[in-house]
Amino acid sequence: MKAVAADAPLRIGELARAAGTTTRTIRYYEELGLLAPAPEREQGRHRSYGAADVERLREIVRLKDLLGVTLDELKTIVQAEDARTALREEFHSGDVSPQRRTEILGRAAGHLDRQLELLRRRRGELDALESELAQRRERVDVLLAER
Amino acid sequence: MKAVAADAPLRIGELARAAGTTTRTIRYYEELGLLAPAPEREQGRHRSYGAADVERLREIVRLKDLLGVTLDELKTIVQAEDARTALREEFHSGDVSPQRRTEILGRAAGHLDRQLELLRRRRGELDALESELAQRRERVDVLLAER
DNA sequence: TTGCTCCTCACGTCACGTGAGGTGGC
DNA sequence: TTGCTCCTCACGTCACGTGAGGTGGC
Repeated sequence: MKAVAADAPLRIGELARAAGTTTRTIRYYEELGLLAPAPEREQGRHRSYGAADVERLREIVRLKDLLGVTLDELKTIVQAEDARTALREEFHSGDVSPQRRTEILGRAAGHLDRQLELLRRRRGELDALESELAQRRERVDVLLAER
Repeated sequence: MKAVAADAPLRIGELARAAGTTTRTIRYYEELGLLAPAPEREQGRHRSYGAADVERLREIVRLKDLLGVTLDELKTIVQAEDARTALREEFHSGDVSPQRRTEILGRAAGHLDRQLELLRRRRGELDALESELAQRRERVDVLLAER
C-alpha cells in the first residue's frame, strides 16, 4: 500500500500537469532564474518539487497568460512579489518598529496599486471588446425576433 | 498647400503607427496571408493603404493582444469575421429569400456566441486575479488605518 | 527486470527585431 | 538635390517544441 502524503514530492512531469504547462517550460524557466535558481542536485539526477512549487508555478503561468508580458517583465513582477513576501514575513515577525511597519505597509500598497493598474487597463480593453460583440449579438437577436 | 484628404493613401510606416504596431509585423502578416493576400504592385514599389486597412489591422492587433492566440488561430478568427461580413452584405442586398435571411442570422449568432464565450472566460480569469489583488490591497489599507 | 519518466544536448519553429545595401517619392 | 521612408533579403532573438541517445526510480 502506497501512502499518498499531502506534500509528497513531485517529479517534473507531475508539476507540469498540476500547473498547466510543460516540462520544457519548467526547465527553461529554471535556466532563466525565473524558477528555483539553483536546484542543487548532482548531474543527471531527477528534479523534485513540493506543493509550494505548484502554487508558485501556477501563479507565474497565470500572470504570463493574463498579462501577456515578456519573461523579462514577468521576472521583474515575480521578484517584486518575492520582495513583498519577505516584507510580509518581516512584518509578522516579532521585533519590528512601528515606523518600519508603516513603511512595509506603504511599499505593499504601492506594489499592489501598480499591479491593479495594469490589470484594470487590460480588463477595460476586454470589456470594450466584449460589449462591442454583445451589441452586435443583440442586433442579430432583434432581427431574428422580427421574423 | 497640401490638401489632407480624409482617405489619403497611407504608407506602411503611417499604417503601423496608426494601428500601434511595426512595419515588420505588417509585412509578416501579409506574407502569412493574414493581411491583404496579394498587394498587386511591381517589385520594389511602395505599399499603399487606406482607412479601411487601419481599421482591419487595429482589430487584428487588438484580438491578438487580448485573446493571446497564435497567428494560426487568429487567421481562423479573421476568416470567420470576413465570412460574417460577406453574409452581412448578402443580407442587406436586395434579393434574398426569407429562409436565407434567417439562416444568415443564425450563423452570425453562432459565430458571435463563440467569440463571446472565449472573451467571457478570459475576462472571468482576469476578474478573479483582480479581486484577489484588490482583497490584499484592502487588508493593507485596514492595517494602515489601525495605526 | 520491464516500463515509464526522467536527464542533457541540440536543432527546429513561431513571431517577429534588426541591420545591410539599395531604391522611391514628397 | 537632399532626407526621409520605403524596398528586399537574411541573420538574430525570444519562448519554447521536438527528437536523439542515454540513465534513474517505483
